[in-house]
Amino acid sequence: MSDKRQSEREFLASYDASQFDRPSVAVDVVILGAFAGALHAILVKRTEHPGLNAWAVPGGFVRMDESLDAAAARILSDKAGLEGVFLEQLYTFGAPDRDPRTRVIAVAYYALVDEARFQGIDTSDQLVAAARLDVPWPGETGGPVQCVNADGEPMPIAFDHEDILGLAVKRVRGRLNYSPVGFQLLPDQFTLRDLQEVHETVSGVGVNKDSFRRRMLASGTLEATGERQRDVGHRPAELYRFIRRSAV
Amino acid sequence: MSDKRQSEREFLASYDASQFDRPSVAVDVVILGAFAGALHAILVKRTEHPGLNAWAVPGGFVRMDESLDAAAARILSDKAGLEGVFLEQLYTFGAPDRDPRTRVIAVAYYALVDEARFQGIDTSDQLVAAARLDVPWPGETGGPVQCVNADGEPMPIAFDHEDILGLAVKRVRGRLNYSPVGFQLLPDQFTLRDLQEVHETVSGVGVNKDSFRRRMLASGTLEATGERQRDVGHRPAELYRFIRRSAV
DNA sequence: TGAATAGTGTCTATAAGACAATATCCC
DNA sequence: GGGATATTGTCTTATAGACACTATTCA
Repeated sequence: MSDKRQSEREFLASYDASQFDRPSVAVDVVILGAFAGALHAILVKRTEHPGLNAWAVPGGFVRMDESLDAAAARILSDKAGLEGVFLEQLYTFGAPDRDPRTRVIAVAYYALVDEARFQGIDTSDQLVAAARLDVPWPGETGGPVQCVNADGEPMPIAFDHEDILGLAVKRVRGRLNYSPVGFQLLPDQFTLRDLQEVHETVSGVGVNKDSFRRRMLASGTLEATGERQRDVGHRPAELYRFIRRSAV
Repeated sequence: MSDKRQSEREFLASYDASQFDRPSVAVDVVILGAFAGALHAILVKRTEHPGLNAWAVPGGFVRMDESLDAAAARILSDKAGLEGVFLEQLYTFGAPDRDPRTRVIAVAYYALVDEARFQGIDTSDQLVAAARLDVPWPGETGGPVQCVNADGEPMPIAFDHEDILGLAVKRVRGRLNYSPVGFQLLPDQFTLRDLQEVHETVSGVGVNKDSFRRRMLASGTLEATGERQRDVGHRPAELYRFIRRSAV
């Protein structure tokens, strides 16, 4: 044991950082959009073993000098070209055999983006694709989710990424109840119906229209812009904007 | 790039697991109890630099062949002698400079135990102590919490562990609203008043007694045992028990 | 004018807060 | 009996769901 009276400086200089085996640490980012009646996620095709040709959540190894949040933001930018979107840590997956190569601990994040940004992600090289999520459980039960491509065909998922996607869905559903998460999935201006559709898409169940309107308007997080929809073939709805809660 | 046509077996055999620098991964476990009108946590005294003589959340490095959950259970058993208690992952802390020795990513867990088990933890060697948590923010605002010892004196906290403790408090407060978390902090049998006191201790605010009783009895998670308190100096209250929800 | 959806008003059912009255134990 | 808390019942208020009705736009 070291001499307790030595200074902290001396101790740090003599510390042997390599004395333990260390796992690899990866950061995976679930990029979620809510539109067309379903949740969607961005997946990347694996071009290497293990799981060659299966689809995975975008990720990468954390660098020694960057925080986990910074690693997630870097992956979001590099793999999807997204900046400044909602990004939050989800869960850390650490089963010893989740990656057959070596011990990899994955810190999962999830990002929420509006439809325009989601659809704007470059998928032209066939190695990045949007997947529609098929959630086989109600409410916040939890569990893996299935992914289908634009043609409705199931997509094979690599590693434990079905579980990561499932947990992201569970988390977003949970946040709906007490947090203005819907705004992250919408553009700056939106109608109350847009907001309701996002809530229904995320939760998977329909809500009462009148009650939803009242609740949202009473929440104090919405602000009418004074503008209205255009060219909609029916009475145009008022456009609203999210107010950042200044007082917490 | 590797030849995509090689088999997965061949690829795994040739994979070089040591090609990247890897951070150390630790698991820290916040052990929480709710009694005497405050939340309490178990802390251990640091006997090494950095943070010599400061107090830290019990933790240890994850082994290469154990899951994160297993590492947390091992730490809970080794440091506090606790088995079979509620244990859940909290958050992963990964700031590059959170430990001055080397890059250490900490996967934080929190455990909830009833008062008898909490008080039963061996603190006789002066290296383990119970801390009363002083939460300086309302509701689920979040932020660091202060720790005071049995004599009411502030305890210096090592690393970013004030933040870990603060996040554990925030998480437990959040779970109160939609999850039977109070039961984890109580023994098998308890009165409605016991349950109310735990809720008030965790949340930091008083609740309406009548409404609380009705809500709990209507929740379907409580079962009357038919037994009553003994030797209490007033009308004894009925004892209840938690029913595990069989149907989800 | 008609189709379609936006937005308002009202009634009812449910849950929460407040408060009073009664019950039951130990001393 | 007195002190203390448990338990029940009722009234009031706030919110959610249901439904009817009016408003506004484009084709």
